[in-house]
Amino acid sequence: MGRRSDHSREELQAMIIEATLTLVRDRGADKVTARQIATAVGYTPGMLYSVFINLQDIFLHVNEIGLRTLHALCAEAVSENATPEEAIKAMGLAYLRFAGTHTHQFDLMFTRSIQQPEMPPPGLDNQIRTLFELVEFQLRRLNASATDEEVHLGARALWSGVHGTAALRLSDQLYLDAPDADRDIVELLVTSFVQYWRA
Amino acid sequence: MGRRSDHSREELQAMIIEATLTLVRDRGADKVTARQIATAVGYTPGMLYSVFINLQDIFLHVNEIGLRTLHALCAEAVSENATPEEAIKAMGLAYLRFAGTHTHQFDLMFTRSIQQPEMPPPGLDNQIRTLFELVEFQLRRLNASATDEEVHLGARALWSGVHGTAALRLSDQLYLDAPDADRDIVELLVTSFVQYWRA
DNA sequence: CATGAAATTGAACAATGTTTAATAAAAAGG
DNA sequence: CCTTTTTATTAAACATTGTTCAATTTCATG
Repeated sequence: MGRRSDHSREELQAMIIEATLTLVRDRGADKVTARQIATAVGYTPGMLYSVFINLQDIFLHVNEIGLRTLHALCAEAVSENATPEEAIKAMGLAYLRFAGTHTHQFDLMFTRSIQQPEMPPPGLDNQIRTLFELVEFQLRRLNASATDEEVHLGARALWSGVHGTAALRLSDQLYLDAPDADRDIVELLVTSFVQYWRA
Repeated sequence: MGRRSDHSREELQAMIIEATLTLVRDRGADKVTARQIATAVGYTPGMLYSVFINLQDIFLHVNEIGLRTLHALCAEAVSENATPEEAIKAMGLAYLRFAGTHTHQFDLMFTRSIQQPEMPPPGLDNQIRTLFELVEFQLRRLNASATDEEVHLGARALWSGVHGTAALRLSDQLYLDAPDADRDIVELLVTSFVQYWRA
């Protein structure tokens, strides 16, 4: 059969990404196949390649969504009149919570083998940067006399800790006594860094 | 052809792991195929399955080596008469250096999709624990009045930071100005935490 | 109504991990 | 030293994978 034209190109693109997202959420990215995605949207595998370059390209677009929601969750986590320290803690815990609830998605976003794509979807980098900026903003509030470079570095140090906690916990490599001790780790990390940052 | 018996079972196991290790080092784990390993050791792919359960099993044994060298490098990095802070810094930088030089190996060890193996090779867990113990030892030296639980948590907080830095840097998600600013991050992380830990 | 363009398919391709019956060689037994 | 048994290894097959592309069917246009 030829053209069905039930859907425009953009609709198809959205459907594919949406379908892939739910498949990833259910079974994890490495169990998601092109044929699964195709049947999920009611087409044949070949069609996918008229909309995307390849599977990796689709996953990249799925990650774009993941980063958006992760950013939103972190931003929402800080309450109106929170101190900078509270804000950073809240964001760190939100990050951790996302990793715990959207396990497979987080896995696809971060703990996947390293191979830079030919043409990364625009705005993917900037979105990660935006995440850092949330922390940078609070660090500035906390210490107005810090230089740009100090803020830049501080945010990355702090966030490396949060990310590392989430990543190691996800792969069960933290060897914690209590099951939710990862939250304690993030709080400890933030407390100690903020105390240093103030001085 | 039937039995060649050029090599004992243990020899074969060692050869396979060794061959896989160099293949991983060269091209990265996801580009290593069963047939490549087989030809590297001068056999056919089927033979691998009389020694190991499957490919993942082989990779797990490769990781055992990786963890051993990583541990060794961290342990060696602390000089004889170093202060605890210097020691931790040195270990953190060694960790970072390993991630940079043994990129694909580090990738296989940590930033790989999460799926617990049926039968993890014995001693793999304990080896990660041993890495933490290196840090715990220094934290104890630094503050003798800390409880076991505090030391446990502190070491994990500190190491999450180091690991997170290495992991994010490897996937180019730190967005650093200077190429070796990751070292600065680790130093900042250690300095700030140690200062908090002392008090 | 016919012609063209375009979307979608279906079937193929090469490569993957893994299984298994056949086979070659060594070991054991007489 | 020949025969038998055991065992290591292979060769070939299998099901799936991502990806490509000529063929086909449908829509839009003249």
